Amino acid sequence: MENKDSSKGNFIRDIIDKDLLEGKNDGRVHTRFPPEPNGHLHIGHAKAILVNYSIAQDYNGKFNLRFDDTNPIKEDEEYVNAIINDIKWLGANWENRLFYASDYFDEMYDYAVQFIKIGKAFVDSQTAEEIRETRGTVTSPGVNSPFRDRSIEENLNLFEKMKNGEFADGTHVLRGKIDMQSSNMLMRDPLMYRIRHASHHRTGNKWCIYPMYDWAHGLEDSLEGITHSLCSLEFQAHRPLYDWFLIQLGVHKPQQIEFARLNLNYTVMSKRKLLQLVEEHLVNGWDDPRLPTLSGLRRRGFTPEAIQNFIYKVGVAKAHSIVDYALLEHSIREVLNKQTLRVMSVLNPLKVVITNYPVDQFEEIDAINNPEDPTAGTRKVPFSKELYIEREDFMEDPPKKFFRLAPGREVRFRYAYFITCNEVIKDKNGKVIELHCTYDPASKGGKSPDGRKVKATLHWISIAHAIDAEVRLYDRLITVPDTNNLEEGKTFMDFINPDALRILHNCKLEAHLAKAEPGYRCQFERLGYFCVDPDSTPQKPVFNRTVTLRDTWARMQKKS
RNA sequence: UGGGCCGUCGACAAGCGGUAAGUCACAUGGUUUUGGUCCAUGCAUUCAGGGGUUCGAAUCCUCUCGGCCCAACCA
Repeated sequence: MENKDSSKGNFIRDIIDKDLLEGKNDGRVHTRFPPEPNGHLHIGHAKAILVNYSIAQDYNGKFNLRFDDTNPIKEDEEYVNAIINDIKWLGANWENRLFYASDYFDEMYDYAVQFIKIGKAFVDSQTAEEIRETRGTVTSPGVNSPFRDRSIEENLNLFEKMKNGEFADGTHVLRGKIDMQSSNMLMRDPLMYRIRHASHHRTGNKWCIYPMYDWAHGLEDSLEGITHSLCSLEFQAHRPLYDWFLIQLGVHKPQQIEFARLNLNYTVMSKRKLLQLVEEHLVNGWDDPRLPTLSGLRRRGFTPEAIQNFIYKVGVAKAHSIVDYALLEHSIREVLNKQTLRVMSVLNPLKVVITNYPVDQFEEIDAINNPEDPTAGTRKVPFSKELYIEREDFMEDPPKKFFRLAPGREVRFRYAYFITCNEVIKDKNGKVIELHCTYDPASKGGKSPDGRKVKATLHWISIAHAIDAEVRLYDRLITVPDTNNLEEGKTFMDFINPDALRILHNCKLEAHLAKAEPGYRCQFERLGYFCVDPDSTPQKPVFNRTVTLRDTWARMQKKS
């Protein structure tokens, strides 16, 4: 992980430093990531995972993965496998500490019985509507349930019958007995158990009552010996309740600390929106490279290291924020620039004929694999009379700052020769279909023996030696920065970028790329970083563009 | 509106009473056989606003303004 430097301050580390100084928890640090297996992980989860994990690591502590599977009707095994897979890939290591809330159902039940016995919980037989109505509002107090003063014996008896399946869903709940007047809504006799005759993906039909979040979560943390329970801001109001339950029980009480979740502009992160995109087939599944899901980013070509670096750069604080997508792009370019081999690929081919080059001649040109890494060596690239260049690299009537090929202009073909454009061939419609050029044999290797300068170096590929490929170009999913702040009557669906995916066929690649395995990453010189998609085969290679290179020329064009 | 939390450069974010770090973005210049990379420089006299305490305040007190969260038998 970039920057083992744990000196980068954040308020959570300050708290932990202080705890350690005071000798709390016998000097232990133990964190956890507790996803509910009801959806797929996205870059926002990566923050939660990585702050918990990196803190455990930096303090020589432990990190647990725990599935918070307390609601069987929303959860599924499919999600647990996907989540495990994503977290492993991300690089967080829970060693042998993979747990499930459902592992603790027996203990939670026993604690609940104990809770009833100390008079802190009661069985409420009001309907859901009655409970809602008597809870009051944020500005007005609630009123006590008529069942609040049931005897301990009656509560014990009823709760056991709840467990034994003698009641229908919704007929009874177990509630903590706190204060219906509390200014904190969560303290108004919170629900601890509800009846749910539903099969659980791990416990099957053993249970028909399931614990609610507030009762379950603190106990899970406590049972696992978690010291610092790091979660997102929306749980701040839950903390008094989290503490209250554990204090009544007299068990180990971890410290809950909340931080702001990650938001990224020009995309969507909510479970609901992601699900809608997938279900309405606006994207091709959870691993669609347009999505900010971990599986999508992986398929797009992101590396775990880039995501780790990104999360590190984002930092941890309590202020709500929306991070600029450009920071994510920078993070992936930074690692790919160092690691990735360069290759010359032409996405949008324009034929070039070198008129003074012998018809059946070809030569092997030496090309550098990675200028950032001398140990990456060189390779041979075939050069011949007929080549392709990028259509965008030629303009018949170029504007002032256009340095590339134009009639009468000389440029360098990278690693090969200086080339001059002499003639432009067009079809009946006036579309340029071919360029006739000449080369300067003295400029072999792309050098100019006479000190002649050219303003551009173009990539190219020999027609006879190139392979065809499909290339998928990606752009931002959403056209506006923040879908949580839209004008009246609009939803995020109104701002989906139709050009977020552009598929190019007949792209021309260096032949050795046919053998590249899915997941292989490289740089197409001057175009960006690309990786081989799982759809790819040696007969029909498919590449995804992870991210473009920074492009000063494109920016200049956009401005004017 | 009751309660809780938050407001430091365009975006993140350090800062913890001693005179505004860093990163991204942006701009300019240099290097360059990728208009990439790299290098250099610039980019908050000011910390939501007002008042107060202090020799000294982004940091402490106070009021005001703005934003977010809480009224699922979700997590």
